Amino acid sequence: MLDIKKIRRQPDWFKEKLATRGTKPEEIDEVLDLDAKRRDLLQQTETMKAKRNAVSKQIGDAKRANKPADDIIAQMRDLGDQISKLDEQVEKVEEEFHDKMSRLPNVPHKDDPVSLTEEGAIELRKVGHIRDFDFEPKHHWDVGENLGILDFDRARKVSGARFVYYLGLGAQLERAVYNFMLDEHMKEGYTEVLPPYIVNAASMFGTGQFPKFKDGVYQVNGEDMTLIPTAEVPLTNYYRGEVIPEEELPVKVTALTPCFRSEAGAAGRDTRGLIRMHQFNKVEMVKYTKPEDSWKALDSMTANAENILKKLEIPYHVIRLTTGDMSFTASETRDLELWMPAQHKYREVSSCSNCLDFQARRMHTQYRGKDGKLHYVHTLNGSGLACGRTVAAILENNQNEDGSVTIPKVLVPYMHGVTKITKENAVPFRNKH
RNA sequence: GGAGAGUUGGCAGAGUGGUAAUGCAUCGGACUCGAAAUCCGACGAACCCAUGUUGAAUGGGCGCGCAGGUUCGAAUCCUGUACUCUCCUCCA
Repeated sequence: MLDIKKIRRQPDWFKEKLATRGTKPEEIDEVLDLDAKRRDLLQQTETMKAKRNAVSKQIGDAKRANKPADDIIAQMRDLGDQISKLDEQVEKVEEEFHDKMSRLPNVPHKDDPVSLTEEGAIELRKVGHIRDFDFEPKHHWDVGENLGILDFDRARKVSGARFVYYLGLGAQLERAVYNFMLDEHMKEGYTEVLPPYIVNAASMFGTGQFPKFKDGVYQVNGEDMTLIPTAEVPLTNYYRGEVIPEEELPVKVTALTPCFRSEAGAAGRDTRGLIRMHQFNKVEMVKYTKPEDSWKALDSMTANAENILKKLEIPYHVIRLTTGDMSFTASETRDLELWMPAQHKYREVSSCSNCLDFQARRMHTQYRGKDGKLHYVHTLNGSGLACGRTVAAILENNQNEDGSVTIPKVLVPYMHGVTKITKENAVPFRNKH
């Protein structure tokens, strides 16, 4: 949520900034109109209420003194009616105002590449080297299905499209991946959290998914509950409505959770493989910081995500997203994209964002500074990393000509010493004869 | 799922229709070499509006879990609802 007082003061600056994200200038004008209307009505109703309070006091005094007050009470009845009519208008205007305000995206950082599409993203760095295959690398879904560790067909039968069964060493590989990630983040000072996977609408509002992006999520039928599309929601809402003790800042948390997304509007895209699922695991990082610390915190969070890919020896690059491609709440976003040799392109595996006070305003999350005053915290979130896509990248990058997959060195201890997934060791129940 | 009890300021805790006691904590001051104790004073979340300021406030609104209702007036009465606790039921 943006600060209406700032918008009032410099509407043109906001129009210009938000235009780079696809917000029409009229949307700002609407907000300002509603704000003016709201304040006008408030002044009227508050004047009346002040009068009512004063007269009510007189009535109270009269009653206590056993004096008649019927004539004043009759007058006040009329005033009461006027107030409630006015209050109805106020409520209506405020509701509309709030709705429009909560649909305005965050202001992009001044150095964000300006573009309404994803074209124009800046490549910040390229890391690791891309393997030269002396055979035609297979897609990860073929690698996985050939080994028997991924079963999309039966998932389709049991659940539907965009679901998968991992089996045997495939399931273990995913588990190794997220255990490794969590351990790495804990070394960096993040506290591990196991949050709820279902949250209420207030939480979805707090992190910015509601009201604008209701389509993307699974809603529990008839209830005020949503399956989390990312652990960002329960992690960031942890302190919703609270004042964080200053000495606790910065707070750094990490969590492995499944993420549920309806993928409405993505029909036909990435229909095969692990890239775009209705349910996937992700290790998320969330930080709460003081305003002056958030940009450094974004750097270190990005480094924490990169650390995982470096140690897994997966080639990747880091890009800075355009104004039009960033998530609604972000002021700056850096994506990590890992190399998928069969697709011959980079695919997103992490998104690290600084939301400044945008979410904190929605959630009313503050801290009391040394000046004794309350300040909004800054919130950051980043994937560290999406597990399914990481597994996909391992299957593609580490595949061998005979169809086996070499386990990255750092994961071998997590695989109980297994260094390679082969048809023979992949899924024990298939090899019993 | 059923029954009951509860939810008031940072904390504790009064208040059953007349507009939120009190204590602790906090902040300022006095006393003191200093501190504690004591005394005096201030302060009751956040938010919103107006005038003003840009680290100055002042006035008003709102405010007793939340949302409605009754009333001239609601912490107080009514309805719904969330959460907490206890018991029953169920369950991993």
